Amino acid sequence: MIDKNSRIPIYYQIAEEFRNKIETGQLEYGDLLPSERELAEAYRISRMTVRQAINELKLEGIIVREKGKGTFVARRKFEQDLSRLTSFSEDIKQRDWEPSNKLIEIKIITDDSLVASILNVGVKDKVYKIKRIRMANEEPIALETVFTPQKRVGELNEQDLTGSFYNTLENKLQLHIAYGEETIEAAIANKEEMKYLGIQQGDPVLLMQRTSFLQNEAALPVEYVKSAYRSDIYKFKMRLKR
Amino acid sequence: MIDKNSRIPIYYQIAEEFRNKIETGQLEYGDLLPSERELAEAYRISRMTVRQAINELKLEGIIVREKGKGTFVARRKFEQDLSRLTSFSEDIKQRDWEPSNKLIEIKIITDDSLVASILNVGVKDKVYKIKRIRMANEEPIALETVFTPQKRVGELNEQDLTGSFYNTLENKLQLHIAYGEETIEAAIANKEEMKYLGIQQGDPVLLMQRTSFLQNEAALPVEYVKSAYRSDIYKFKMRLKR
DNA sequence: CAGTGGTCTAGACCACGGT
DNA sequence: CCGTGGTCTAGACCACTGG
Repeated sequence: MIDKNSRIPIYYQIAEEFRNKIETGQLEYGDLLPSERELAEAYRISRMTVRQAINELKLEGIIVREKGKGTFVARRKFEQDLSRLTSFSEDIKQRDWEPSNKLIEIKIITDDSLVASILNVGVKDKVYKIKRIRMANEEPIALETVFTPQKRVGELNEQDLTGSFYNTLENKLQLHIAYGEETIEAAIANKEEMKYLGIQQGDPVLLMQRTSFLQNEAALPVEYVKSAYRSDIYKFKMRLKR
Repeated sequence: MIDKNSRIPIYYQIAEEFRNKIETGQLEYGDLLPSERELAEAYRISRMTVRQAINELKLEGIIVREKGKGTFVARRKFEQDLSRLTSFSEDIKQRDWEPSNKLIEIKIITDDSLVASILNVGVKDKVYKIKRIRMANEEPIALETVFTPQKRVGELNEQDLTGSFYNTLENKLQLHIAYGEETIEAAIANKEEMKYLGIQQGDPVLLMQRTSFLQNEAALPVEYVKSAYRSDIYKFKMRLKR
């Protein structure tokens, strides 16, 4: 069903409808979709708007178009086409685990010169510091601290931190991320990591640091994350193109 | 210049024109492009056609659009400097260090069922096992063990292992790698790693495992590598696209 | 041949950014 | 306020696939 008066664009509503149909199995691999002209008539919209919807799905790789033949549901993508920037929640879901979180601390800090310089803000600017335990199937996996500048994300509340922070940024705040820079190193767990992750003294952890940059002219950093992952039950995985 | 009667679509001709301008430096990072309406008038085409051209460039990541402001040349093409599969030697050179190696062992093994299954060969097939200390500026960085099936790489000698193994594969053996799958985890150094890397008992190391696949129809694995990296002087770094 | 997706037009209204 | 990109319309002609 389409709501033409919604603030959500029509093409997006239609794309979403087909995403759902494919996800729920109402449409299966190889199925033929209605033609553009049929869809335009059915939804009583212009054919160009239909094309915009269908084009989104094509770019996502979930449908395939063939001139003169029609539009078909594509085979399942071979494991997300290469290594891409993903949030913790997205990553965990890809592994078929169930992500959850426990908020430990959210506060506003200033005068942290390292964080300010990484985020490219003034040392007196307000920066959210958010500490969470990130879990998969109720098991603690990582202790994560996010720094994000208030002047770029506005007011945050606890509700915004119940799931994927990328999801909040991209959908609620309409801040789109272009890319991220990550480093991964190994260390021995400190006391805080031992406590929250339920591991022993001397156990190794993976330390990941990431800075994510916005999709705009200046490519400003919008988050700086430091995470410590339990190494006994978590590995970083990637598929890299040569 | 645009040829409206060409078989090449107008939007493609316009996109190509801007690609060239950016590549040749006529347009630089941050430059503002003409607005859609200006371009439509200049080329005497419809605004929707201009949008199609500009949208191609946006998808390629070479321009950035901002509502109410305009269209700008993006700071970099992410296509090239995304995280790519690199050999140890290539990686070290990128960091402006000088790679070198010390060969510890090269032999042919059989009947290792784990290695055989990863490399997709029979358990009786001959597999090279090559153990090397990999160094940067004469400092040991990693202890690396490569497994590679003889039937895919042919005869190897010590000369082939003085530098980048990827270089040997791709240039001498003309075997081209399509992609690799990597995992990274943390562990406490074992005795062999302590000895060769010059680190202490209880020190953490980064364990990287990689399988590299050939650029052919079957996408056969050509190498399986296990490496232990000193974590005090080495981090994994990547830039990932969202 | 009829139907498909690919391209293109000449308009329109909207939300947003900056003046 | 004006100019920007984002969305949308109701048409049109083309090249291609298949019967």
